[in-house]
Amino acid sequence: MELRHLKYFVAVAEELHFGRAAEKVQITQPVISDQIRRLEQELGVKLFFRTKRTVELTEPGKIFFKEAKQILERVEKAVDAVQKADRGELGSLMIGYTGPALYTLLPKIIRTFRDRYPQVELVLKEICTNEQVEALNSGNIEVGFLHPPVDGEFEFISIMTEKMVLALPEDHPLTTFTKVPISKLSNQSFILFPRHEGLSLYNRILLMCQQAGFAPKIVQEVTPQPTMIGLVAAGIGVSLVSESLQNINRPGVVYRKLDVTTPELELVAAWKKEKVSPVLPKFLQVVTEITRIN
Amino acid sequence: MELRHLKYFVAVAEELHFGRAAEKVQITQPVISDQIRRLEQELGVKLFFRTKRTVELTEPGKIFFKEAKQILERVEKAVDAVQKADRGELGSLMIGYTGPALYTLLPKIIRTFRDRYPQVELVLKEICTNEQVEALNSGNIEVGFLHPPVDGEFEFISIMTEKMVLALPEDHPLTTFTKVPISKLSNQSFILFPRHEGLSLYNRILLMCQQAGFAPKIVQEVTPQPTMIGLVAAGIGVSLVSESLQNINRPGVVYRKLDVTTPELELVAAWKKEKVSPVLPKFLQVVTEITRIN
DNA sequence: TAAAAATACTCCATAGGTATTTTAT
DNA sequence: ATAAAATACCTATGGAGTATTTTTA
Repeated sequence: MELRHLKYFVAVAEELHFGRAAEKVQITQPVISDQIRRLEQELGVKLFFRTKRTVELTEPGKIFFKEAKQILERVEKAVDAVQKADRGELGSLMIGYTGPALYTLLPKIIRTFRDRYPQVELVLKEICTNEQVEALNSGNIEVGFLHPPVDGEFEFISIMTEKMVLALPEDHPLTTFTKVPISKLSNQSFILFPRHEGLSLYNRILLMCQQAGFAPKIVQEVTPQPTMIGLVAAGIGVSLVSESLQNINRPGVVYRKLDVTTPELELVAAWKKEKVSPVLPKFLQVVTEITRIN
Repeated sequence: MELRHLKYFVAVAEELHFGRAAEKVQITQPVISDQIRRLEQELGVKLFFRTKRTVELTEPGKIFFKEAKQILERVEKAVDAVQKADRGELGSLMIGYTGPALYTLLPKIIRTFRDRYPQVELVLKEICTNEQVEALNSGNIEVGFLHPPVDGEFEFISIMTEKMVLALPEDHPLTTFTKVPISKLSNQSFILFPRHEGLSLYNRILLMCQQAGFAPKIVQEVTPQPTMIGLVAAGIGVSLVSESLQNINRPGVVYRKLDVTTPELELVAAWKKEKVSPVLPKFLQVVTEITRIN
């Protein structure tokens, strides 16, 4: 039995007339007669009562009619689905992102993509840069929002580059400076993110301090950033955070630039060039758009 | 696209190996290669990443895999259903019955059939003998439990023949007789069923009275029978009912035979011989069984 | 180098066409 | 008499087979 048989059978069942059914499915009447006969033979079931003048469904025929119609509908839906999937309009996409990415364009990108491709399921996972590299390599995620530099063969779209700013409790003496001299930080208690969460940036921050002639006194290593500035607000110490974090209005915390060039935190979308799913290019298209107009 | 393509595709998707897939569906490997190629071409979608050594589903391929498997399952179910329907094990049966049939073997027949063929839906309609004849002719019901004689070409199974008994209020003077002489009924008020509900029986009751030398004084024509004996219990009059009605224990009512031969009420299952659905023979089989053992 | 997919080709079953017959209304 | 299904017969597409080549892990 093939779909052809179902198609012809449904046509006859709908028309109750072999000639018109043949017309409907664009073949000739004897073919319909023959194919229905073969179908009945294979099923071992009489589907129609028929004389040379009248055609009528048998009871088993009525049952099969319902089933056959639904099957043909499902086939159409399947074809449609696979073609949509091929165009990247249906399916799923695993996305990795770091904590800081949340305070940038990422939410807007996600929202725009969701609106444009509602049949694509976006699976978002917050993981640090290093683990995203592994996930990209293993195929656990298809695209990552992470911070260079990274090892490996990836493609990139740069989303934005941010400077670091000093987060201070609002009653801290250093708030009097517009640009805080770095030397003033030598005796401050620092709240930073854990070293393994961003090895490169961590080292660059240490280097900056070193060049200013001191080693920072780190009293807490925590994540995510809202927790860091929470500790700042509580007076535990000062912190260096990405400037986009100022988007969150946190009472009790003020931000100041430093008088030296701070390490920069670049956010990129990264993916492996091989075996990209059809969804990915559509997603990257949105990434490019949103990045350019902002 | 034909079911064959789906079958081969599912085999390859499951095995991820053209050779083993070919073995699974009992054809040779080059055929699989060819058919998958044609399928991909027709859909316009690449379903597998493949080198000469490895086979892997693409994202659209994964979507199509799910769909194809479900479609093949549905096809199997459809074939099973139509064959069950052909054996009369699945489908529906419209059954007509008269009120009196309810107090006989009908409930047991229905229960037995339901237990044996749970996938057959029984549609029961209470309609009088005359209307059942029409319904059988028009195909509104396939089998009827009714009371002969009837006009038309039907097949019959006789379920039972019942005599009529006299229903009296428990405090009625005639209850003193074991067999009530028919002459004593000449001045009684009668409660009968409406004439059109059972023309033949009605006339035979009238004839019986006529032969005893009187015309019955009919004060109420009502249906169904429980209502009739309700009126008897209320002292409105006496009634003639089928003896199976004694199965319902109605306080305030007693039953007595007459001293003459009463009209008999035969209950039969009737159906048209042409275009019987496969369910009907199974049902009639149960009717025969239950009738014989009781 | 060996396993596995693709290619080349051959064959034949059957889908589908045309012409005609049969039959019920 | 006629509409409509069935039958008879023909053609050719393409499904399935065998043998071989190509490729990559």
